[in-house]
Amino acid sequence: MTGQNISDIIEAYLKQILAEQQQIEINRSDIAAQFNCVPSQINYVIKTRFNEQQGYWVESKRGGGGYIRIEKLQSTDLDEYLTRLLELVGTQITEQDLQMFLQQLYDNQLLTKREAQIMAIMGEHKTLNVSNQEAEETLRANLLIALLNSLRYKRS
Amino acid sequence: MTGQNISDIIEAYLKQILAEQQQIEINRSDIAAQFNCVPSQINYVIKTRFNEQQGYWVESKRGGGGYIRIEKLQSTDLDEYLTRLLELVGTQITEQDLQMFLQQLYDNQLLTKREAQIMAIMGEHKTLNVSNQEAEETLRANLLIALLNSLRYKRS
DNA sequence: ATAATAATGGTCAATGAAGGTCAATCATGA
DNA sequence: TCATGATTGACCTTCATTGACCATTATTAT
Repeated sequence: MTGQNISDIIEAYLKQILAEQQQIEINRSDIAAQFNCVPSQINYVIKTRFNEQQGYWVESKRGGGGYIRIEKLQSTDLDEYLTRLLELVGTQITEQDLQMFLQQLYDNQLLTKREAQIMAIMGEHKTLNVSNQEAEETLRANLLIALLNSLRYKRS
Repeated sequence: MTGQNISDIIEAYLKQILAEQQQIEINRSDIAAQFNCVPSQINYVIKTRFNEQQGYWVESKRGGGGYIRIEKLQSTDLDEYLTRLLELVGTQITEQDLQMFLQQLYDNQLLTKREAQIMAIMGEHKTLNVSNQEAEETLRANLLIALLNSLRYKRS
């Protein structure tokens, strides 16, 4: 894309490096200075162009010697399948629904038995322990969505 | 390695020794001199990177011939070990605390790398997505407690 | 023995060095 | 015009570094 705005240019710059490097560690203010913009614009670029949906994993540390690390994730061949499952989840699910999803994932060898068991326990009513049922089901959905997203990509 | 700050470097140095030795006894001012920092920075490193949540036990003695001894705890009896961790959790924990626990469980081969990663994602702020910070930390603690309990009873 | 002194390590609050958030504003294309 | 995305900056949170002052233990002088 023809980068007319700085965000596109920074995006292109980072992706060019990531095309060869798979992982990059930057100093926020250095990059900002290099592209003559405010530091928070780097956060904007990362949030809009390097999120998990787009196959990137970002970690950072504050304080002296701080950094922002962007890692390119490798998409699995089950990406499509998982995307389909993700669409099925919705914003709330019950404990039984979660069970079915986990069974699916286990059957398709995307989760080991133990992983599925752990996830089941995480989604149990007594584990979440929230008073409101709506909130509980939303939370359970969040957990499942996060799981599915994490399975879409492999960290190297 | 990412350590561009002295604390990370000292941490790496000590852990490298502990990888072979299980216990190390240092002289605070010597180490400080060796890494060109003030003595109290050693305390900082120990407090933030060698605490009990991370599987270390620290003892020290003042006065002439004083020392700081760092011991890497090994899990002898599993039940006892998990019980100890459970006591450390408390009712609320931060994301970094969770990281420490998971790292330790992985180090002690109670979780696979993937299991630890999944759990880390479950405990992320953006996964839980609750407005109230207290509630978030309580919830995170609930997840970890449920995990620890499941490890305790389900010995497969 | 006791008292001073030297040799350690411990604590804590101030400061510095990153990165994070959010809401206001600006720009652009449909 | 209006909706969406980009830009900016004030303010916040987290982590690291430093140093003044404190507490404990060992050694030495009386």
